[in-house]
Amino acid sequence: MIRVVLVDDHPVVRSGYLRLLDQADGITVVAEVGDGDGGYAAFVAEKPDVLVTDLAMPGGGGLELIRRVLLRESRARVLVFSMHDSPMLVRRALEAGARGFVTKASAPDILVDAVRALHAGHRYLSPDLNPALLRNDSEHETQRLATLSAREFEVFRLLAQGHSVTDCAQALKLSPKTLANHQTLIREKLGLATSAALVHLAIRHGVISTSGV
Amino acid sequence: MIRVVLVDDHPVVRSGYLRLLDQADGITVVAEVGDGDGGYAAFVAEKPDVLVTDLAMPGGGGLELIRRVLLRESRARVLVFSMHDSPMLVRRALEAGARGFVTKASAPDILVDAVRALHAGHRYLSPDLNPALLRNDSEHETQRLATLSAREFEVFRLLAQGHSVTDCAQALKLSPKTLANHQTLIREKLGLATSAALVHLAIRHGVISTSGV
DNA sequence: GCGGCGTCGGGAGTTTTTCCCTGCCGCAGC
DNA sequence: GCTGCGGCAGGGAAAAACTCCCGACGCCGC
Repeated sequence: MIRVVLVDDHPVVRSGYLRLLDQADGITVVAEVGDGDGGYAAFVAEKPDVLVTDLAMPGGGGLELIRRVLLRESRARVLVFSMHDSPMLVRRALEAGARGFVTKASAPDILVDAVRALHAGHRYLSPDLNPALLRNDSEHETQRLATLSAREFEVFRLLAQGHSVTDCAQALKLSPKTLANHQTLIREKLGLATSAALVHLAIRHGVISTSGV
Repeated sequence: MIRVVLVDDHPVVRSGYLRLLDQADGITVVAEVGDGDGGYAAFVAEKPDVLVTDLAMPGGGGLELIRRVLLRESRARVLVFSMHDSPMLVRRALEAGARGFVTKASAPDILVDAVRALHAGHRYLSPDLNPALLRNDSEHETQRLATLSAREFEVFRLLAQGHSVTDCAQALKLSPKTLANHQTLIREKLGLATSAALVHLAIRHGVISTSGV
């Protein structure tokens, strides 16, 4: 049984696709709430396999909900079920960590399919959305990685391995100042906020090995 | 005759200590290669008594080579001959299964001594390295992890996932100040210099999943 | 009640990072 | 040759982050 939590601020709409999901084979809705805060609480309480949420909502809004949920459980599967479908909205939802995006204009089965897909660990976009939006992530990262110069890449690797700025500077025989400057540029090029995120990216792309140095 | 395979991505450097080893009594170099993949192939083909390898290399990197070699032949004797000597690097190499670690800053005889020591079944560290590194610290890490309070552990997890200090603070509804203080304490308790190292430790201990975030 | 401990945060001082700007190559094109 | 461009190395000042020290509160066990 795939356990699902529904978040949508429109009770009528919500109860509509609640039934749709609940009647589908292997899916059970364990909670339904009407705002972001409630959605977070329900997520914490129920630990569902999939969280289905609208974006436009009181109590923080859908994007905020997605972020909070992922902060708590980074492997959470969040499916956005939204009326709107602007590419920008979709991208932002995916960037926030949603694994799927289905428009309310879709055929009913689509939602069911999407829930199953997410549960199986896949990503899912409504057929009416541009699949390129999904790709963006990892491929884009590769592109960005490619914009690093040789020197920058070397610094990147060392930093990702866990060495301190001063250590790297010594290793490369550079001023710590220079290394700090490189680091800033690298993070900017890769669009990373923290050096921890840098490590994750490095691992994802095999720049360092998992148990890595 | 102690049969040795050399792996180092710098041909000049490699040929330098190739001669050094080859001219030593009772030692013969049966293969020399420039990357991890080649090193593995050479190991398989030659079954040397001792494998001497650098760490920073194309084709998987030295640690990867060590693991692969040990996977194939768990009794293999691997001696790391590296430019760098950070305790963390040494520890990783030893954890990966290396039996010895010699820095390139060492006197020439040191390398020869090390090869002989490994062949005789001993372990060997450059005299300029802290011998304490030889004992296995992995368990020690677990102990230290246990000294984190519940709150600290939560912060640790979030930081390891790559979230910024301010993000974590918001997620936990704390002042950024408090979080920064926690972070400092955590790093102190775990003996970590950088947040990148924190990520590695978290991954090693399964606190976060590799593909996470 | 009292001391210890975990948690939360303020303040001051220090370190690190950022931002901007300079100088030094090497290289391509006119 | 000159010039422009881009990568690389670092200085200086300002901003941000961190460290260290401290006090406050609640909770528990003695």
